[in-house]
Amino acid sequence: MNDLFSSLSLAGGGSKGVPVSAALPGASVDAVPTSDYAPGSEGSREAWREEKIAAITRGLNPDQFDAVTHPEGPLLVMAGAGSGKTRVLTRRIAWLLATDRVRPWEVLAITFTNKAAGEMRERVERLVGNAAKYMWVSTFHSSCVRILRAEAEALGITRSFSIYDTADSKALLTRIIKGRGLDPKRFTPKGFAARISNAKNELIGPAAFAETAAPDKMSQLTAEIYAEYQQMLRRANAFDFDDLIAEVVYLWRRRPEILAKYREKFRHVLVDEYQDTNPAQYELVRLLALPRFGDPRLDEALDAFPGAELTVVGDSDQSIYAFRGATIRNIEEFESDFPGATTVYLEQNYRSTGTILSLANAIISENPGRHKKNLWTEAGDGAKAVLFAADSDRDEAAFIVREMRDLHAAGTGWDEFAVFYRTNSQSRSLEEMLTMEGIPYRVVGGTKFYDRKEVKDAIAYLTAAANPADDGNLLRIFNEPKRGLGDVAQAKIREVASSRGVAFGEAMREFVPGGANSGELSAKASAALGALVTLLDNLREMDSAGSPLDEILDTALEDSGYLPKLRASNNPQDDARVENLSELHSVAEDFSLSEPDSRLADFLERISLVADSDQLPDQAPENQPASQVETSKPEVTLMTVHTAKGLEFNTVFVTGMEDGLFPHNRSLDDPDQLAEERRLAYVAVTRARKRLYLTRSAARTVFGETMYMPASRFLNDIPEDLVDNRREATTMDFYAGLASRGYDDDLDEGFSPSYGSGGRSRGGGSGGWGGRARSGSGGSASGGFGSGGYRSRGYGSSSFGERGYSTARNQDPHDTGAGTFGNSRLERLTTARALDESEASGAGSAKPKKAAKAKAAGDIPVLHVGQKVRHDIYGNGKVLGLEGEGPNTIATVKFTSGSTKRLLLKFAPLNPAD
DNA sequence: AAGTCGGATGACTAA
DNA sequence: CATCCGACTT
Repeated sequence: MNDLFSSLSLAGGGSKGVPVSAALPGASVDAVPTSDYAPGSEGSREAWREEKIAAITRGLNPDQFDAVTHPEGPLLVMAGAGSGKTRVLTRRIAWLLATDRVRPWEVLAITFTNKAAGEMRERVERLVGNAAKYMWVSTFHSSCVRILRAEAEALGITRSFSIYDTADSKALLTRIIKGRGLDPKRFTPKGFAARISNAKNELIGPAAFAETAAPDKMSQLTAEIYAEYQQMLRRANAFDFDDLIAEVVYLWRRRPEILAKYREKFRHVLVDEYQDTNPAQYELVRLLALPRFGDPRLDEALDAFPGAELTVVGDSDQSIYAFRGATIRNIEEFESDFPGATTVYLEQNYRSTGTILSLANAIISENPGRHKKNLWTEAGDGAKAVLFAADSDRDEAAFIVREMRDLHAAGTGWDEFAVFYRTNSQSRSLEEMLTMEGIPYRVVGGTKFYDRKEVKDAIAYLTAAANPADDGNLLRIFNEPKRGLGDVAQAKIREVASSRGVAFGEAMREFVPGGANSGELSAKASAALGALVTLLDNLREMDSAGSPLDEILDTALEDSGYLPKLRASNNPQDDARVENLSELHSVAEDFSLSEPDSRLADFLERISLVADSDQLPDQAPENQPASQVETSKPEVTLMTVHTAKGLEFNTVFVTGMEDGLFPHNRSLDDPDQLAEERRLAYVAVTRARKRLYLTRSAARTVFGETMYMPASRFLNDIPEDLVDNRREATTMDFYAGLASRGYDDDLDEGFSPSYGSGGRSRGGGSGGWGGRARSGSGGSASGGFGSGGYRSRGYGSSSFGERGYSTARNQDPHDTGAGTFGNSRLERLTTARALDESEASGAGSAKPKKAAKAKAAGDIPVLHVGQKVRHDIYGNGKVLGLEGEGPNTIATVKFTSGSTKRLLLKFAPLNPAD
């Protein structure tokens, strides 16, 4: 035992040593699966174990060491950005396992994304071996689905329940609203969805909601709709995202003996990103980890089941999910929530340069009421951060692309770059510019694959088959593709369903040919209905017979006529849809291959719970350069700041640093929301290892209108010595640009002092400044986005107006307040060059909508008429004709199957056959 | 029942 | 700008 501890101390180099009182618990050594320990190998079992423990604590700093080897009692790890949080978490799990404090199947580790879960499992495995496979490492939602499925009987639901995403919930709410004869324009599904979601996140059920609802009409209506919504969900054997957590909590509270089972199982619970937990998730953790609740009913039932050990890791400065119910309170009150808790602070940053860290600190330290932290680094200052103020979003993109090209030429890999933005819509101009320049990139998140209509439709077929009670998904595909079942048919079936109190899918059967109510429909409609019922039954049979998922999917799409209809279409958009469905086919195939025993419900669960960041390639662990582990081709990464959390890149561009965008409009008048925006900015800049760019644009097009945007107030907080302000270099261009463009008239208007009324002192950021209340010359105060910056036609009212003419030539680098028409020269130059290069590379004027789906220019086959080709889906064929040029070429191909198709080469998986 | 047209309306972030 | 929904037509 002493040897064990001395080896720990040495390896860890911890100045504080190891508490001697940390006796190992009584768990038997032999109880741990030891698949990696070969009994016949040299050395004793004990030596092998010591070796392993030494490896686990090797290279940790003293604080990390303390966190990893904390013996018992609730532990809070306050882990600043880049302080080795994941490392501590994985090593702690490994240490708990290696020291027999816990057995693998007794570990519940909750991470933020599936990808993080996978990585964690893998890294723990590397340290302690295969036993790690038995741990539960997953997201809150995945864990809860697993529990709900296991407890389906107690819940009175079937294991193949549906999981409704936000769109499904809204569709259901729309039906409810319309069913009550309310106007969905005045009573928007979105509004109710938000209120219901908030309630669920705070564990307020329909009954409690009704009790506490204010007497006004809207609150009362919401209470009613909430109740009906919940009833419809249960009848459909469905849960929405928020239910997944809340229903587990309700179940555990209602049935303490079931909770006891899980308390017996999970002896150690670890939660990553604890600052992003909402009240429901907090309660879930509490139910597992708190010894006593002061509720006799619970305490009695749990008497023999002491709570789990608890480790939570988080950083209150990185709390960015308040909008989905997360509350920073959970991490702030940890010590009083869990008596006897220990807090370890990790403050040494291993990720970023001193400059980046100082800049991050400067931004976050402006947040009021913040628990001060002292993040530091041993790394040198590194490069200064670069600020750039562009004229337009195009100009902004052009600048970014130009910088990337320069750095790439100097040896930086494409995968070392990331571009972040506040809102998904900002990706567009970036994508266009990257495509024009032929730079490989990937957009993470955004219009998600699973949100596309055709993919949702396909999944709706499968869901309707897996869960016969699910009216929502059945209605979605009821007349999709068009099969002659319109409103009338639907209304008749619905009437039978509601009068008899059965599911729509059940009532439907009475209308098929030969059914009791078949006479109610036309023979044609009845026949179509019969075909649909037969199809769904077939799919169910295939599922219970264990058919591969991709075959079930194919049957659904072929027999329904969905795919044939798309194939027959001449619309190139439909070709893209076919591509998406073939991608879905691959997903199903892969899933079936990797999980041979899986059935529809498993597949549907998986695809309902994927996160945006799950699609990212693995990042380099610890200090390896990304290029060494990257297997796919290097690409620039584009994503929102939210998605970027937890990731890191050598060079980071944070775009849209404008008041009204970042911080976003909707946060400007609420100090709490503004603080969250600031944390978001903090998250963004702390992703950077070596180089950081902060860019903004003086003008942005929103809903087709040009809006002028003032600089983000966050930029004002950055000390000038950290910054290389590129805009200053072009100040002279500013005058030249204006003069040469002859904006004299506009100048008068734009610089008119009448706009300067907003007199805002520097760094004051006293809200209301971002043009919220202001409407410019063209400002229609028409709600929506119209309140950010302000709308305008022409150049008249740039943000210069805000600060007066003098600021425009203020040499103070803090002055980021002005737009810079002066950069127009740069814009012209970069644009010209971009066009030249794209033409040279043959990319032409390709204007991808979703370039992520399009092939890169090099992958597009060169075809000639008469050539034999092969299509991934349609098989072999022959080119009959070609229209257009480059990636937009449309080839007419006659396939051996008999069909003739027009295919857009950019999208079609069409290659020359050899 | 299905297709076409035009007006209204809308995008912050997400499992 | 772009999508969605309802009214209108076929």
